[in-house]
Amino acid sequence: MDTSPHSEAAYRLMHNGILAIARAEQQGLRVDLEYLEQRKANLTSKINRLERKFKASDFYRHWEHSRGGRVNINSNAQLAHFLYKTKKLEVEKETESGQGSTDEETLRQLNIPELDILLDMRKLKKVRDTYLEAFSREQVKGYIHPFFNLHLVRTFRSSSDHPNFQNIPKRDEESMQIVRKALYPRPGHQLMEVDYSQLEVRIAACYNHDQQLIYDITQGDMHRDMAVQIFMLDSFDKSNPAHKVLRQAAKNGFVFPEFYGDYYKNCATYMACNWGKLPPTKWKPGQGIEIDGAHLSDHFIEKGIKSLDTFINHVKKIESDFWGVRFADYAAWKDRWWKTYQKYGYIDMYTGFRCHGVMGKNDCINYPVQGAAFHCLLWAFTEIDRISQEENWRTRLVGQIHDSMILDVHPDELEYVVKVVHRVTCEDLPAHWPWIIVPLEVEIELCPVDGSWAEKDEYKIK
DNA sequence: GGAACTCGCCAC
DNA sequence: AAACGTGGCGAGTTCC
Repeated sequence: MDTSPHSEAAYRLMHNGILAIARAEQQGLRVDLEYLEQRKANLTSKINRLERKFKASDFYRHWEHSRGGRVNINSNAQLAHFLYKTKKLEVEKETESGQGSTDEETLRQLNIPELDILLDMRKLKKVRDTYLEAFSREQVKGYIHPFFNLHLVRTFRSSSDHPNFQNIPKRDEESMQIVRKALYPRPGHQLMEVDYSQLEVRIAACYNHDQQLIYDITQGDMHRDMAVQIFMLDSFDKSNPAHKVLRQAAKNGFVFPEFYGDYYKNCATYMACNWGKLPPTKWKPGQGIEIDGAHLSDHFIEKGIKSLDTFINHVKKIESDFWGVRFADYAAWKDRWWKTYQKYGYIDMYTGFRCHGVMGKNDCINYPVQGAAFHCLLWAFTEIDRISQEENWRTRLVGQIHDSMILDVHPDELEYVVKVVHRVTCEDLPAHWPWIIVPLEVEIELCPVDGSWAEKDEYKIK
């Protein structure tokens, strides 16, 4: 696969975009050096404590004995050998190359308490070595200057490195807090993140013009609808925590994977086992997460779904309804797009980029959506950079994460900056590209003045 | 002693 | 028939 700017406008977007990004790279983000050193030391002592505890266990002694004393507890290859060859445990999951897996999910399922210690160590080491250590290594005079590459990604998204600013922990509360507490604005400033809501889904709708999808974006809630269908709910109560979990499961376990090209079997298994906490076999009463005073297995059994296999079958029917009825126009677009590629050997993005080379069907569907979505962000980023330069803002752009941008804001300029950012992202951009036929929205999060990036909070646009 | 590989895990 | 898209990076390991 090879993608290239195929029009003058596409070239200009890259040219102007790289200049705006270079300016953000030069600005950088402040890191708290004292915090970094303290936190790394603190994590090291926690890791050492866990290591001592692990090494005092019978499990470790057995492992050590089996290797004549030469154990590296960081080596998953050695661990896999010990678990699956020495102890002869059953391999539930294999890696790409056919080795027994030692990923978190697999180790948890083995129900060996010592492995939980190992997993706790893994998590702390990830935070210390991948994030905090990288910030220390890359900082110059207390500022990191992450790079944002426009020329490395197949889909013409961006990537980031030295350090990578686009994979900083967010979902895991503890990791998120530890890492983001290292990042600060300039003295007297505050960090702000402007995030396009559902950008890729909206751009997909611009390609396929599916009326149901457009309805869902503007007025509906497809994740709720799919949760009701998949989990056979009689009603949906958005204040019910269990219903919220099921909506999340439908969103991240079915809707998004289906949009990316996954299929019912993976989706069903992932939803039942990961979100529902059900075993991958026949289900008995009292299993799985709690829902409406009972357990998920009770609920499913009552509805006639008594095992993972029957659930997979159920999700199979939902998938054919999803693509055959609900999003039939979307599905027809996918077929047309694939046929076009097969006939001509390339496909064009709406932003003037051409994808050619060897592509599969999923690639033909995903690349133009992912690429054009990022181009929206890049256009807005470039425009905001231009305005900030012309008007001599003290506020500056400092980074970007595919569908969001990060600014280091001077509090006196906050309201004005929000106004300009909102206008550029939600009004100027759709005016610039007439193929954008759905409304665009942004969410804004703001940190306190002199507060760290861990203290982000929703900011209501006035 | 470095390049290239695997595995696991972080983000969108 | 096939079956999840895009990255970066650390640690271990293997190859040259």
